[in-house]
Order: sequence, then C-alpha cells, then structure tokens
Amino acid sequence: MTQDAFSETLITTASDQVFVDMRREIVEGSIEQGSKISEPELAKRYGVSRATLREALNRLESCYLVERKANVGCRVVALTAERLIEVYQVRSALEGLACRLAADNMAPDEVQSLKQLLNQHLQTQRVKEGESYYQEAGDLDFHFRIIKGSKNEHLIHLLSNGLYQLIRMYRVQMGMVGPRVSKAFDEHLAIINAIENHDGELAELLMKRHISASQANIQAKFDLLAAQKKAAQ
Amino acid sequence: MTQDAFSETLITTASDQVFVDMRREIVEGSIEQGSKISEPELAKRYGVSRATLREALNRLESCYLVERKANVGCRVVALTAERLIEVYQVRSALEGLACRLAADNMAPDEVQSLKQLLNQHLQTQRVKEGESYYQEAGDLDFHFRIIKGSKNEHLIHLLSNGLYQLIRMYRVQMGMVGPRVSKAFDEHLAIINAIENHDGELAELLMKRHISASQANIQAKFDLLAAQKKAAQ
DNA sequence: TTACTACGAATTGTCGACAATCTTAAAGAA
DNA sequence: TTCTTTAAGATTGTCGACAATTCGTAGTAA
Repeated sequence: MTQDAFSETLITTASDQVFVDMRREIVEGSIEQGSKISEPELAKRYGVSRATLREALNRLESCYLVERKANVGCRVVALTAERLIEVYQVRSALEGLACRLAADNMAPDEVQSLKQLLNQHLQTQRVKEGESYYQEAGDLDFHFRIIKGSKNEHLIHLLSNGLYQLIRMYRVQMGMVGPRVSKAFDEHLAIINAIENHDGELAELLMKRHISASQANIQAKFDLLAAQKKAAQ
Repeated sequence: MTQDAFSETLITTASDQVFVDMRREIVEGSIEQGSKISEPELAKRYGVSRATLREALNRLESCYLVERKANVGCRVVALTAERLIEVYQVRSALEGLACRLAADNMAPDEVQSLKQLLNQHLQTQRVKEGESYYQEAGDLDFHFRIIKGSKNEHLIHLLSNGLYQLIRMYRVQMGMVGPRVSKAFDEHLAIINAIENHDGELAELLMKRHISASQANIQAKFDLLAAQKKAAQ
C-alpha cells in the first residue's frame, strides 16, 4: 500500500493502481486525448480483468478525464479552448475561495513553511534559469498548500481530486514552460503575504488575478499550437 | 429509457435505475444517513447483481452521497454542521459565478421565462400559504435555470450532478418549510432583475447573499434539531 | 448511384463464483 | 481482569463467461 503523489489517493487495490497509472498516461498524453478507450484492450494491457478496469474508468470519469456513454463506451476528454475557459472560470472561483479561507485558517507554521518553500524556489530558479521545475511541480505544490490551508475538506477534494488533474493535463500537453516563471513567483509572494496578514479579501483577489494570468498564458499557447497545426496541413 | 427529474441523467441501464433510486432514498432519508451499506443486502433488495450495485455506488460517491473505504465498504454520508458550512461555502462561490455568467449569457427568452415562473410561484404561494411547494421544487427550479443560464457546462455538471443532491439532502432531512418563503421570493426577484440588466457583479453579490441566508436558515434548523435530540435523551 | 435493411462482429452491461481482506468473538497469557 | 492472539464468519475485490446493445458491412431495391 503506497501513496500517490498528485492526490491523496491511497493505493491499496488493483483498481487503485490502474486508476493512478491511467491518470498519468492520460495527463501526459501517452493515451491520446479524445481517443476511444477499448475495455478489453486496456484490461489486457494492464493485466487486470474488465471489472477492475471499469472501476478505474469510473473514477477517471469523476475527475473529468474520460467521458462515458451508456452502451457506447469511454472516451478520453478532448482539450478544447472552450473547455479550458470553462475550467478556469470554475478554478478561479474555487481557488479564490480557498485563498480567502486560507487567510483565516492557515496555521502560522504552515504559512512560514510556504514562505520558505518560495525562497527555495527562488534559489532553484536562479540556478537553473527557466528550468521547468518551478513551473510544474513547484507551482502545483504552492497551490496545493493553500488549498489545504483552507481547511475545507469538500473544497480540497473538489480541487485536488477533481479539477487539478484536468488542469495539469492542459499544462503538460500544451508544454507550459514559458516566460511566466518569474512573474508567477512575484504573484505567489504577494498572495502569501496577504494570507499572512489575514487579508482574505486581498488574497482572493490576487489569486483570481494570478489564475487569470495563467489562463491567458495557456490560451495563447493553445492558439499558437492550433495555428501551427493549421499551417502544417 | 426515461429521464430523471433531478439531474439530466438518462436512465438506460440497470445501474442507472439503481443509482437514481438509491439517490432518492438517501436524499429523502429512507436509507439512513451515516448508515453502512451492505452490498449483498442492497443488491438483493434492488434485484441486481453486486457488479451493478457497485457501479451505482461509484456514482453515488462522485456526488458525495456515500463514502467508500477500500476493503471496508460504503457508508452513507453523515450530515454534520461542519459539512453544511463547507458545502455552502463552495456552493456560494460556484453559484455566485453561475449568476455572474448568466447575466452575460442567458438568452432573453430564458430570462422572460424565468420571470414568468416567478410570477407563477407568487400566485401559487398566495393560494397555498406556506405550502412546501415553492420552497422545494420551485426554489430548485429557479436555481437550476440560472445555473444552466451560465452556459458553462463544467459548472453546470459540478452543481447539478455534484453539489445539489447533497444540498437537497440537508434541506429535505432538516424539513425545510420555514418562513423564508416570501423573503426568498423577493431575493429571487432581485436576482433575476440584475441578470436582466446584465449586471453580473450585482447578480453575483445578490446570489451569494441569498445563499448565505439560506445557509443560516438551515443551520438554525440544524441546531434546533440537535437541541431537541439532546433534550430527548 | 443512393438509400435503406439486415446481418454479423465487436463492444458494453450484467451475472455468479472465487480469492483476498477485514471484523468479531472467543481463547489464552500476563 | 485486561490485553493479545487466533480463528471463524462475513464483506469486499477480482475474475471469466454470458446477455444485450451498438456499429460496420454487405446486400438489395429504387
């Protein structure tokens, strides 16, 4: 029984393992977006029965990575520009809330630890100059800590088990390693300061802006890729 | 193949039917909150195999009505005061967003139809004087229409398939038929006016307030019931 | 050629049985 | 007595097979 990195999923059963594996493959694009999922084929590939695979598919559906139709089957979700907007609208509202709650509920040592993490990121960033570390794992870590700091279990579940896998999927598959690294760092700093001052209103506002900027960044990348794709035809 | 009233669930398979039936029983309290669910027992009761039942349980889990632990089993969610607060914090953020979006995206005829519905509610209310109709179905209908008016599919799914069943569970089991009926009507009117004027900011604010009031109302009932329960011991 | 129908292959939904795990209760040791 | 250990019982997880439905194809008629 191990624990998964990207959500607090305890891996105890075979279907847990298949769920986590498939999730990784979908997020990273090994299993192509929009592609149909054949139950018999994948069951054989993961070495489990169809019942076990279907259990995993059910859970992938609840985090919006696949879509099912009765008697038809399962498809990996398709990353469209429209859906990106929808997801980020929801994310902004929820993570804004998380930030406001965190300003009230985060323990002082949690805040200190988060500030320390930011400093550490700054060091790493200076050395590696635009290395993808910060943008990927570091940014995720920052957001997760604030989400947890809200102490709202329902909200935490909704974001970390629900939305974030889909958001990661966009980021990974769009290849987000842009020039937003240093800007994002400053924004993170401002947010944590607001939280430290228990200024929930400001923290919420800053987080919403931060997320809007992130959305704009991904959207630009999306349009760029779409244009390249069109030119290649 | 029929359609379910409380979410756009198309009932095609046996597990669909079990899912909808169980959901109703849990929301209404026929299946007691906090109680353990025995797979063999319920499978027999619904006349399906365990596989089919488990499929339904998976979906009940994704709308937060049951909780599962690996190798241990399934429990109906317990309605606590803490959870009520958490859920309403999330609801307020999401439905506030829905309202803001609806102010931009709702079609004029949808707005008119909603105003008409409100008038109809007013008539009914005058006749039946505090009858539970408005509080239950009418209020739900109002909120659902605005949620749909946001045109954000992800948000719509999150609210109608996710949160609202849990919210209904609180309302039904707390026996919400209070004196908020007329007040709620006025609040609804103000909200739809803001939407009609495309004033998203105001609409969001009003909706958040409306939901806060609703939360306070349920919370009061919750405390009352808790006090009665304590006195009875 | 085009549209419709009917058939067959493949896929999904459902079932009953077996294996792995947890829970309960009894038995034994400190 | 109280705590630990162990074994039986029950419950969940997993499997392979069968039934129901869908999708593609070939064939027929207009």
